[in-house]
Amino acid sequence: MLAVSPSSNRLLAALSRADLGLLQPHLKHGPLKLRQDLERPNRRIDYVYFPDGGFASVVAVQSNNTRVEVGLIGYEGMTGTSILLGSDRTPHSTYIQAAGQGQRIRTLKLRQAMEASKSLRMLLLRYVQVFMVQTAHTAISNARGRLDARLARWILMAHDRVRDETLPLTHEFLSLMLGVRRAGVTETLHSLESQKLIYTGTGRVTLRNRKGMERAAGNSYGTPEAEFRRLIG
Amino acid sequence: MLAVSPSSNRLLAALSRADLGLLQPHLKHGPLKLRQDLERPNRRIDYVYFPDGGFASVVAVQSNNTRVEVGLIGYEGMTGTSILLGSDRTPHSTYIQAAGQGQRIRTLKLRQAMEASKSLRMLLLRYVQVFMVQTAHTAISNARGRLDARLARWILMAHDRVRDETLPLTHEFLSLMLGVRRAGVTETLHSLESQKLIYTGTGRVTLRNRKGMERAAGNSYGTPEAEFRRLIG
DNA sequence: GTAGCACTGTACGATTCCGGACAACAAGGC
DNA sequence: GCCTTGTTGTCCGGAATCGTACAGTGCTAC
Repeated sequence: MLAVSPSSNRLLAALSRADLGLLQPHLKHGPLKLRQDLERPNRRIDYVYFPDGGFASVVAVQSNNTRVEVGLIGYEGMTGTSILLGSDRTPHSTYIQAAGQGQRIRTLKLRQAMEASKSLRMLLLRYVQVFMVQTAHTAISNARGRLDARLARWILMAHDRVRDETLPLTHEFLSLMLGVRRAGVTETLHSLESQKLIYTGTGRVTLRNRKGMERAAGNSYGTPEAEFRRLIG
Repeated sequence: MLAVSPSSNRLLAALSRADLGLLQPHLKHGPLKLRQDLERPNRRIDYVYFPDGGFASVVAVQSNNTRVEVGLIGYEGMTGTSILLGSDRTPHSTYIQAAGQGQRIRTLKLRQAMEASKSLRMLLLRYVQVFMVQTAHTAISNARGRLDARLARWILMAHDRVRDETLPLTHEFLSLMLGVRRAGVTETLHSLESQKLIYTGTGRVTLRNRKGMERAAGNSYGTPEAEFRRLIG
């Protein structure tokens, strides 16, 4: 058994030594591969993941198979919020969008640890609050934001989690995430590039001017991030 | 002290006798007036409400004051999900959209009851899961749905909660909820009316053909409702 | 080094929705 | 019954985005 050690996942890092000790024996570190499914719609969730690099997308699925991303989870968070809320499944889909690594734990073990420690439970539930705010702001952004602002917001959120200027993304994937045309993404990326906010290349987007990007995102970026700082640290 | 009695709020009704007994002494029944603020952005939440008629809207607010509804709460649910998640406030705004009545409880008392009973806690958290799915589907609907589908979805959700064919709503309010032009709402309502799905009149919309309305909503309606049935009953 | 394939650039008309304006109408207060 | 005020009906040009199509480009596997 390894010694209790902090993780680069910010939720795990925010845990008290005792709470981390509850989880530690059941955490297993491993790779998170591109496109790996972490949760499938309406199927039992077996593992909960705490990424420490890369990120996963939570995608809402309509019955006609229309898909749109509703949330993004990286080293600041965890998958499996429905587990925390007492459901063993969710109608959403969650999969890795940018490869990385992370800890995982069996849902049963997580549930046991949450019962054993109120402080652990409260921390994780505060993250659920953060995630709800993120989803809500995705909703407002989808309703009112122009494509350039939505795209800027998405790139900023991805950048926060990948912690690298270069994001490995195709226009096709961006269009799926935002629920818009692929061609629209291409055009809008050109627009952002001509404003010197990003560089683009095949299968990648490189952030060049973060401040400018935040300006381009308008008011669509920031509230969930502030909520994270307030509630987690 | 009144005897423990069931409520027409479905969450309260789903509680065990013992759990209801924990809340009952602190619940106070009263009117929920049109436009009454139940939660203000980033202000301490003092009371949590269990409506048994009418409904409240949860509205996400951007820093530039752009607003869009992200959720709708009636007799099937409760306000104050952030309280359940260990936060005493939220960046969102919650207020009554259709007047009614409901129970309210001080947040402190609710917290104490949740600590005292795991089953109570779990039931309320399952409702949070339902609400998250609702918000996620608002996001997908905002991203991909045409206005007629979004409007149909909204009217169906309001109808579910008001349990009356006639909804007291102005076009102006609908436009605020959906984040679109008021004139766009007028035109789209006419379209739904010409399809004999609704009647309209000043300050009201009457549902005429519910099945047809569900068809008009396309795939945007139903998933959160199914999640409610699965998790609450 | 080249074939294949995924990705990107660009074009087109069509459609949806916007922003703004203004007139007509309905309902409640006096 | 009239007036006021909020609500609805309608219009305009214009912007954003769609759906679709196809050609060009650049990686990768052989």
